[in-house]
Amino acid sequence: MTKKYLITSALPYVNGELHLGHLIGCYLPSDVYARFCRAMGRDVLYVCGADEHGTTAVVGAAKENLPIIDYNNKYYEKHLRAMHDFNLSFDLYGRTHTEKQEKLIHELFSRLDEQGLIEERETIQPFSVDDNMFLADRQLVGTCPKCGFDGARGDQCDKCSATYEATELLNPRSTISGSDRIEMRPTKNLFFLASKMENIWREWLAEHAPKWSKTASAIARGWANEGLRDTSITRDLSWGIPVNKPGYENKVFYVWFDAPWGYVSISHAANENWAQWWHGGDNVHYAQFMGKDNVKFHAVFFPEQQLAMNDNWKTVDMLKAMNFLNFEGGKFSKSQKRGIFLDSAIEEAPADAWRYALLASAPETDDTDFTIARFADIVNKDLNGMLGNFVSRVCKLTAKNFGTNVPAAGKWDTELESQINEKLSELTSALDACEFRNAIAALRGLYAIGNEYMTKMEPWALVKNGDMAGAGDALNKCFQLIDLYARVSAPFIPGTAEKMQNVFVTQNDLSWPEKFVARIADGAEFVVPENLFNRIDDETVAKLTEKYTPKVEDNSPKLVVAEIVAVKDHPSRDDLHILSVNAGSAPVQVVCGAPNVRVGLRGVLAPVGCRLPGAKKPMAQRTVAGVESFGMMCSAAEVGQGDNANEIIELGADAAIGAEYKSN
RNA sequence: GGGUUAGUAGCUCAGUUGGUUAGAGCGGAGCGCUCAUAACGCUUUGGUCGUGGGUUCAAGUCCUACCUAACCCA
Repeated sequence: MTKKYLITSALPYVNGELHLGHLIGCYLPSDVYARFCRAMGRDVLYVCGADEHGTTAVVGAAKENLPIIDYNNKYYEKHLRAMHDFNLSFDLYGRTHTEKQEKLIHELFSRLDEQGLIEERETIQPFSVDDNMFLADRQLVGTCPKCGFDGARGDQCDKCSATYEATELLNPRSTISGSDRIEMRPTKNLFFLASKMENIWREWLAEHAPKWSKTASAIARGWANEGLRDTSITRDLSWGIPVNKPGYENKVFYVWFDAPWGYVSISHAANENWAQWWHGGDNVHYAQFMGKDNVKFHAVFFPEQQLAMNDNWKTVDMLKAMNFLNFEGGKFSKSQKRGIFLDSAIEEAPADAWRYALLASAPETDDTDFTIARFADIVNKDLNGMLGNFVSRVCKLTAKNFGTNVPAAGKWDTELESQINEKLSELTSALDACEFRNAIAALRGLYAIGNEYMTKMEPWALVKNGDMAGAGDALNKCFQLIDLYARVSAPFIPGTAEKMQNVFVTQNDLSWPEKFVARIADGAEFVVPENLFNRIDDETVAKLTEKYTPKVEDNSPKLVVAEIVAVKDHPSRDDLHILSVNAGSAPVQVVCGAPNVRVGLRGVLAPVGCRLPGAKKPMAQRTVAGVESFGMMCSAAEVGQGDNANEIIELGADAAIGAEYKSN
């Protein structure tokens, strides 16, 4: 029986804006692996899809004033287009708001219930009277009880990073309606008793995690040190999979009980024999691909549920977790206009160029910075120079001297053969191990051999010397290499592989080669192809870098060390003082309410235009109770250090006035 | 605040269980070739391995503290 391969790629939120980081984070590696497996003749089921549930969809739809279904359709179409543009070969790119998914989740829930692993518990949750619903943590904002920052979330302050219970938040408001009529009400939720699964899960983890990628097993090991916690798998939301239990009509299942099983329901939609993979035991190899932020769910939450079903579900064999890709020194950000999102990427360069360059830069061991300059280097050197140019020089030289039929082969070159086979076996094992950088290195090594061979054999010189048999033989070998390159490149750059395949009029398949063999017959007809790739010139690099990197990075004033040179009382407010502050140049006037102001104190001044950590807007010149203030003396909390929001920072007398103050 | 990971040549990264002169690709410099897309091949130049302690005959590799970054959790 052929071994079956189950391959899944993390399900993105339906409204997620997909960028190059997502592409290399899971879609591309999983696609390369799936294509490789298929080329090896393995029986592959490869699925992905959109996660349509959860609060992000609700909030997003409300923002665009669309019914959730329409909103999801809109973004789902965008995803489909991107997946198509980049040649991702899913058996199905599905979605989770389906009948199949609902039916499955209901069955699974009942199953858990039967196993005695579901318990009803009562908790106190914020309830918005005007919205007539319970609010999740991120749907609640208010004033931070620690630092007084207004705009803190239900469970955490973005400014001082303090955490607290939702009940402690001051002036709580709903992000949905803005209403401040929030009551703390008791509500019942269903808990999955994961703690009962702890031993089974630990045993499972010990057996499986060592085979995973380093990033994945390290994160999972961290979790093994803590116990498993019982988790609520229901939420007070109107959007999601409804809970199939009386008394829970107004609730839905938590996305992390819902989403991972989307792999199963999408498999079901993709292939009616889905169960052969999902219940196939040791005859199935299951590989999951995801970003590092998703490891917890795939190493803990999903498997503990699968094991709890006690129903022989196939659990992950290879958990491949990627780190994050940064762009030009920072995170991808739509709002900051940093980074290339998939819809624009495909307009700037062909899919295969992105695919190859990203795989060559895959963030496998740590976050990796990706730049346009690097992208151009890789495309120009590897794809254009080594691969594209090789195909071109071989075809053109042959056409000129022999016509468009592959010249006759002479003696088989065993040295060339062993060189190729060595790299080929490196490439095959790298792919089997899901090590993509290593795979690209080996692939590149194969491309290099062709060019080295040309230099060594000098067929153009042989032609000049009248040794047509010798030249023809060398070129014949090169055509065998082109055939090989088409096969080994196919998982990485499928479009280009097809072009290479099309060099030959009688086409061979693109199955994965075990060894370097001559498949191209003497006299086989070929066509000289168009150039496989185009060079990306320096001008384009500069243009693209500028286009996708935020303008004028951050030339706003920095926090500076400043000394208070004078303190006056505020004319109308007892709690405020008017300071004269020396930050190295002319003294500036600052209004300050801190109790510890005094002449001679050296502290931290945030000048006008300075961006404080967590602040949305730069520091503005303001009038405080009728007195102009040109900036602010900062407390520790205001610069993101600790929670003292009351007193301003006091530096020692050795702090250099006017020097930049580093807040972190 | 806790857990985990990472900090190695200008850039992006390798460096198995500690063991002789720390590797690769790109970039830079030089040479060769002219079949080819200003492409290809060869040679070469770059590093007190984040910082400070410590263990050891021996540390990029182990321990500890600190700094920086990222992810998850609280």
